[in-house]
Amino acid sequence: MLNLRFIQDNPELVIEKLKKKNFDATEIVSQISDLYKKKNEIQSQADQFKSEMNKLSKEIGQLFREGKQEEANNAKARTSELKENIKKLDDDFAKIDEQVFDLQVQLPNIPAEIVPAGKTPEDNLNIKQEGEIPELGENKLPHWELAAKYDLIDFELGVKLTGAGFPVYKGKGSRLQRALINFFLNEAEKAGYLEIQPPLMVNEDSGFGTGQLPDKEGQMYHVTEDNLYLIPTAEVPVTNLYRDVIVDAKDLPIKNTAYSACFRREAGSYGKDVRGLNRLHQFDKVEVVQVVKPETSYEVLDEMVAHVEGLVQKLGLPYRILRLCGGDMSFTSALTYDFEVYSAAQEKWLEVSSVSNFESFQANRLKLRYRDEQTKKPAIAHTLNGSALALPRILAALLENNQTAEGIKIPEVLVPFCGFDVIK
RNA sequence: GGAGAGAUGGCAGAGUGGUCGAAUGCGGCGGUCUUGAAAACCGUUGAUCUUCACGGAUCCGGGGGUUCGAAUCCCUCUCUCUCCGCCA
Repeated sequence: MLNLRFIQDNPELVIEKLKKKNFDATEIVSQISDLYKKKNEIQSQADQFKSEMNKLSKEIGQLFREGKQEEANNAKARTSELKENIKKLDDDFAKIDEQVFDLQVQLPNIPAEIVPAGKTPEDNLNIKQEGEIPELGENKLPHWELAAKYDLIDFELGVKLTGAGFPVYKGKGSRLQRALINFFLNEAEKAGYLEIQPPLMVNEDSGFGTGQLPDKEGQMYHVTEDNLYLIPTAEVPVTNLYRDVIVDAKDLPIKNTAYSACFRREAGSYGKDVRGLNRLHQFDKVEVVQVVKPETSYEVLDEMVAHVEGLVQKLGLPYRILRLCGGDMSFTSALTYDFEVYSAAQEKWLEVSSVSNFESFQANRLKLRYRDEQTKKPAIAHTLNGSALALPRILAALLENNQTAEGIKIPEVLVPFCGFDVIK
């Protein structure tokens, strides 16, 4: 959420910058501006009345204590008008405050200067591509067929138990999942991240803090009986650890990592691209989250991108890094880098990580602040996160790219974790 | 699931209608002392909105009510704890 004061002080800037996200903020910004002025007028008026009221109440108390009943009762008579005025102003204030808030949450985050203009994924900027794309020959199989051939994943069983998008991993498939999770967590710990095991369900406040709520509840599974949401990513509980917190500047940066199952309804997705592991309702992911001082957040973003790059390199997967264009970025992000790995049998790039700087957008919602060393005053922190990494598409690419006549070769870095170097 | 208790500042904990943004202790910060540190002593120490500033307003779990006046009384919701039951 953008800071109200900032919107008020820089209306033109906000409108101009949001154009890059293909968002016309003109109407909302002007409404906010009007309401904000009205809000302030009401507040200062109400504050005056309240001030008077407070003074009067004290006087009345004093008179009673002095036993001056009559004078006190006279004074009382004057309060009713004040009370009425205050009530009316408070009601108006609450109404306008709510209106402003409703408008405020509709504004997406301002994209960073270097975000490319554009509307669709085609407009994303390919900033790097590395790794060799394997030649698999005629007999190559897509991962869903490999999964069946080697009995690693049973998609039909998942349908029986739950529905499409809830695969059942078996044997070496299951072992491989576990190996990937451990590998990713270990790498994150080596990079200085503290491991967290968060709850898999969160309340509404948490959903709001990271930007899933309001308006995007359709993407999450909702446990209606208890009004809880299944997390779409560990970003939600982990970032919300710092909701309503003022951290010491000396404790920054905060670096957390978490493995979690992730649940996404993926409402609206259909047809192509959802085969096999490409798009699931439940999947596993290791996430990294940082809370940092504002002046360091872009440096930290680069650091996180480098971390994720190290992972795909160690797994030996061909990858590319995209700087997302304004139209493809999330509502909450200021700058996002996507990682895609090449899945050689499907012959397509699969997104496996998204690393973003949210600047103060989430922190504003979270009321996540740090105490500035100089001023000793609370200041809004910056938050970042990234997948490091999401498992299913990594697994898909590993299976497809490493298939040979002798079986599927396992990357060396995973062997200590899974205990085999080939799936036959 | 049943019964009871409770929610106050970073923490512990007092306050049960006015002088309470809130005692006290711990912690934090600054200082005195010290070669340095510890101890001791002194001082200081919440957030938000608003104002150029002085100042003003709001906040004692959330919402509503009573009252001239609410941390304190009433209603309601949420959450936490204890005991019992069930249970990985």
